[in-house]
Amino acid sequence: MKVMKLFIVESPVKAKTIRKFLGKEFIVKATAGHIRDLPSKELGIEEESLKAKYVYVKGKKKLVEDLKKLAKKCKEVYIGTDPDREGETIAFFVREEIRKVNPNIKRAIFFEITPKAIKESIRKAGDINMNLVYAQFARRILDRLIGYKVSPHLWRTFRSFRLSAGRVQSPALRLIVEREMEIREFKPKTYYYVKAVFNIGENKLEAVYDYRYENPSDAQIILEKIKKGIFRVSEIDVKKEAISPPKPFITSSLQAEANSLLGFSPEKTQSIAQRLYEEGFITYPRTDSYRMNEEKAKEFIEYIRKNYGGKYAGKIRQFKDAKLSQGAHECIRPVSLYVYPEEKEQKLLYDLILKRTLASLMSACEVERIKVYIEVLSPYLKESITMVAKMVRVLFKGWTLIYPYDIEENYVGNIKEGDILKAEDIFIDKKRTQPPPRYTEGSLVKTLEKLGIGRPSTYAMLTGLLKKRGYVRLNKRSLVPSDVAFEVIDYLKENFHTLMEYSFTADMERKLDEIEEGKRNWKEVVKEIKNKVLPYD
DNA sequence: CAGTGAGCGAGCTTCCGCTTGACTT
Repeated sequence: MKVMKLFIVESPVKAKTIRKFLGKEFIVKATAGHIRDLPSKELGIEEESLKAKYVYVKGKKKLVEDLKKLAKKCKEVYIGTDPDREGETIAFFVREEIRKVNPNIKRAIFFEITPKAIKESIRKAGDINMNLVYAQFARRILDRLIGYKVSPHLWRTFRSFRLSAGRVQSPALRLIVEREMEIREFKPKTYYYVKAVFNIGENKLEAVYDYRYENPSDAQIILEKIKKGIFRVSEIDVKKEAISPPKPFITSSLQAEANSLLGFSPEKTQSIAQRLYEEGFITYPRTDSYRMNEEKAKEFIEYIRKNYGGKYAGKIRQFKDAKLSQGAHECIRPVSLYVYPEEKEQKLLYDLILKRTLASLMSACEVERIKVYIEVLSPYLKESITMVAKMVRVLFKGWTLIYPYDIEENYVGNIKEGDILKAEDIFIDKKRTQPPPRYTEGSLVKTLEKLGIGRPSTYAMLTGLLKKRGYVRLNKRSLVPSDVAFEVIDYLKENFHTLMEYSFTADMERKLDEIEEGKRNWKEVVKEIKNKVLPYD
């Protein structure tokens, strides 16, 4: 009589946790990602029929054999891989293997790893959703067709192996190259303007006459006239502004913030985050969902109330996910407020995650933006001139109490309409217009995420790939494209312009959605997109 | 007889996304 039950998940860390929740009759195992995939050394797709050849992923053959042996001994098998397109496909391939030895297989779905959610997933376990699997087939096969059919064009054209093109890497490279072109074409302009420093009691207030002169001599003429004037406050404009707290971290924003605040590369951030996750300090680090467990959010808000005061505690709220989010996991947040990592870099990253999580649940920062218009009264001036001073006053810090946010407070005191100001100094200042900045690894990831290009599990690997191909190098923290990159992008734009549209992934994603909803046949979608991207094939 | 060149075939490169631990540098 068989009594044992088998529960299969993707991540070994999750398996360990779930093992604790389920009783002794459960064996919990992990697939560690995909078990079957297209072969890497050949296309693996029969193009007319779109029949694909799937082989075992390296090292997974033995794992599958082990799972089968266990399944044979068990009464029931539950497949609890992630609740998204990739997870459903892993479940599909696992079922294909296991049903040869045990047909009693069910698909269990859960969105958080709590005893309650896991047990419920078992009670409600059902069938595999083939529409999700079909959407994954379409995604996988299109990526393969694009990558393996476009890349050889580059080898031939540039007589250089190892060059590559792909749905993600090529638009990403285009961003970097086009930014570089903007920088090269940028002609800096120097301009001159009149600046004054006024004494307000003990403090100083800077005001400018915002007319940009190309010639310092023109500025000099107006400066002399202004110097002889008197300065009267003609209008004060006060605007209150609430600066909302940031959303909690997801993979892309964590990589971007750790890059700019801690100087960590996305790769480094991911590997530290993975350790924090495995050691139980944070939630799953590869996610595109802002969802936060409600119990935890309440606990965090209570913590804010106790430690910073009730005024700083925000409301419990859920942030909306991006349209393309697959929503399988929570945001990246501490698991508990009462454990802390020891290791130095883990501590730095954990601290950032902790602060960001708390900040996301705090009250808004309130500021006053005050514009002071100062009329220059001078008989030497034909037309009246108005100088402007901008003041910022922080009324309430809110979430900026604990999370870094650039805000320069320069409130110098009360100023009233009609006040006559005393100028301490009036002079000509100059500024140069600045070219746009190069992408950093962090800002690139953020831009890609906005465009819906790439996924949390691959962001960190992207610049590594572009470097390996000789497309970019890292200077300080900026991404600099090579000459080859310019030529390749030119060529791809000329010959594969559909692929090079920044909206390509989002357009494709909409069609994959239709497959998921059962509205379209996956093979039709693949053929349609393939014909657009590879028209001469 | 040494050097040249045409012709042929073998071997190799490439994608994106899911997940670790077992490798080497």
